[in-house]
Amino acid sequence: MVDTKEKIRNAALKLFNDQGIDVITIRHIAKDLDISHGNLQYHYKNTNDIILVLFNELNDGFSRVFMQRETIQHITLDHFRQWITALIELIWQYRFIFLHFVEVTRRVPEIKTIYNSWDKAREEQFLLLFNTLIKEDIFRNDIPSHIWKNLIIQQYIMADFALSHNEIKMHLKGKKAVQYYSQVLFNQFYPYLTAKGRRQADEHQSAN
Amino acid sequence: MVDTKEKIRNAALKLFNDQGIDVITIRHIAKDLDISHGNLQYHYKNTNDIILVLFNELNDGFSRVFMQRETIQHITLDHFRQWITALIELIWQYRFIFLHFVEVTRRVPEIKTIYNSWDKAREEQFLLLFNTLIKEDIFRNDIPSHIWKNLIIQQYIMADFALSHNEIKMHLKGKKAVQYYSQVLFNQFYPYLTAKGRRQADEHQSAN
DNA sequence: GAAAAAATAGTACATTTGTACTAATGGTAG
DNA sequence: CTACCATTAGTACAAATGTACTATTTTTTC
Repeated sequence: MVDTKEKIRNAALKLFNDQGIDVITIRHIAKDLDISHGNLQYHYKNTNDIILVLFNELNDGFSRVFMQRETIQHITLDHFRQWITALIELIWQYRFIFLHFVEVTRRVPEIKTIYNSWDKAREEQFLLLFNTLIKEDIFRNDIPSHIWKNLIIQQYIMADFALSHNEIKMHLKGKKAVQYYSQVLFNQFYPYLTAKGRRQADEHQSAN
Repeated sequence: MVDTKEKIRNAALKLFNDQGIDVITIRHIAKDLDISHGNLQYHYKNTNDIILVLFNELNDGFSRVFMQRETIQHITLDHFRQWITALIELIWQYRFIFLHFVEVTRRVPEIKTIYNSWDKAREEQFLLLFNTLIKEDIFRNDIPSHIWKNLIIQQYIMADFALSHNEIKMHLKGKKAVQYYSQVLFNQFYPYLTAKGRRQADEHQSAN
């Protein structure tokens, strides 16, 4: 009936998110679920296996969010903002990966490979998006291309490690964290806006 | 003659930087130094003690870099760039702290307290710097204050986690990493520059 | 309903780790 | 010289962990 594998993944996700990957073992997860660790081991050999599966779930989530954006034709700043929020929501859900990114990639090297395989596609998507917004006179047209590329790297770092910053400094939970860091990420684009773009951004600001 | 405590700190720093804090124990460090772990324990009770001491070293380094900047009167973009490089150099030296920031603060809670105690002072320093650069017509004067504050948060996240990004994506070592990420951090300010500021930035660019 | 496969519980053991402790050595102040 | 303190080496042990394995129960399949 109930999918044990799924129950294991859910329990592991919760424990990893709350306590980190270094302190949680197969035995902890088994205890949390009131099953034997022998049983858990039958489904997933060790925590690294679970981490990889959860990472792939995250991966699928990202694909969905990226797809979603592609279908929108006439993009507005508000679409863009909502899209950022969707990304941060997903990152919040699987936050243990980002809170322990270096450890995760050291313990499960495949994750690094998978993560880096997105790269080119994501960069192109971003550049396309920027170009669209430039054409719509929302983004400035006097920014050299190496700065746009820099902005993409900046976006990666900010998105991937925003919640680490939260963990150390802000200690926001759930929706509040998502809202706060979505805003931080969105605000990064402010100086790239044209007068028209700024008006659009301010409208939303005063609407809240 | 030779300070054993210092030798221990150096060995620990090297091992932490290379292999991470979760895999390195008192015994590993002792083995690396060819001393007994009983002896090492006499100097530092456990790895967390060493981590805290190393963090305080980093802290002193930051203080020095910040002081240094305060003494400069007429600030140019190039000073600013050099200052960023000095920060990233220091971060590189103690990179294990940033590569495992969340773990570090969970294992040694004092670190979180110390880190957050800088906050107000650093924010004021940044705002002062921005204002100076605005007055010198290098930074734009049409940016609202909440965006400047946002930029400070952005700077924290970018500086603290740039090397995590390197670890996962770029795999640059030493000077190359420092140079690359200093540039990334510096480029963040490009859209905040006035025409005069851009000219200054381009000069440096073409000088290289 | 019997045979086969899947799932679960539990045991066993080598290894690592944190921690406390004892013993030996070496330098040094009086 | 010797008594004292700092330093070093090494031992001991409980707890946790990764891993492999066996035995039992449950479910599925024909």
